[in-house]
Amino acid sequence: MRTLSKTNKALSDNNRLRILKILQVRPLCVCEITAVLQLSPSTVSKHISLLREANLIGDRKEGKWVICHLEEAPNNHFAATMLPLLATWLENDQQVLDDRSKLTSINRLELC
Amino acid sequence: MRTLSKTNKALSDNNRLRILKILQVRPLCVCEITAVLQLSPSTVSKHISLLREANLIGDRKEGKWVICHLEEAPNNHFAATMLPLLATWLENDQQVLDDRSKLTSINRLELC
DNA sequence: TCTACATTTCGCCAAACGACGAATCAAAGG
DNA sequence: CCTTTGATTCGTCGTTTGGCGAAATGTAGA
Repeated sequence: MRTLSKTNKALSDNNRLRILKILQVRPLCVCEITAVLQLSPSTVSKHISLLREANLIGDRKEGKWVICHLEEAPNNHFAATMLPLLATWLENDQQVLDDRSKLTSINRLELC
Repeated sequence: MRTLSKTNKALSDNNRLRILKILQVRPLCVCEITAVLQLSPSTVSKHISLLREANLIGDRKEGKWVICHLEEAPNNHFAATMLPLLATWLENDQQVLDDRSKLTSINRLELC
């Protein structure tokens, strides 16, 4: 039960949902996510570690960057169910559209 | 997006999950729910109104009782997806089993 | 009308949350 | 080795949450 409530808590914050919805486009480093959300790096980092603990995202280190990606095979069975649902949800949400359009004009190399 | 985060927030608390899982057995009045959860009536009432706002439960008045039941056709599309999932989840959770067994020895007429 | 009882609302408290900036850690490149 | 830069951790602040008890509300029945 704690696992389920934890998963849902991770999905209960707007900014974390925004992160998941832009990660749907492509894997992103923390500073790209920060640039889209317009929050402080420390705040974004916190959100990311929460999403990671809920098994919703994973990350790999590439040089000095940490590249986050949606978890494709979560250990956590609730996360495994929710991720495909989330992929179909909010596709026409204005905030999601805005974030994604901002994403097209951003790239890791010139940004960071 | 706010609707989704609100739905998930409603599902992010253990005691609210417990309420939903016992309502799966049968509709219950607030005092029956209170008796199972062992929380104060005011606390339970708050949880219930939150679940109601998220369109996860409905209620009808019967005399002096308020009978709560799982919402069978939620307006909210996220709730409509989550309720059937929740029905299959946590079926073997110890807390859920305990709550449900407590439920068998409770009835509205002698309790309230 | 008065009483009893189920439920809700209100006011309060402690704990958790989401945000920030400053300090720290880690990896690349001079 | 030192600097730069991406990311995380830490300390703080204001808000929200989840809990309670007391008071208010509503309904049934005496």
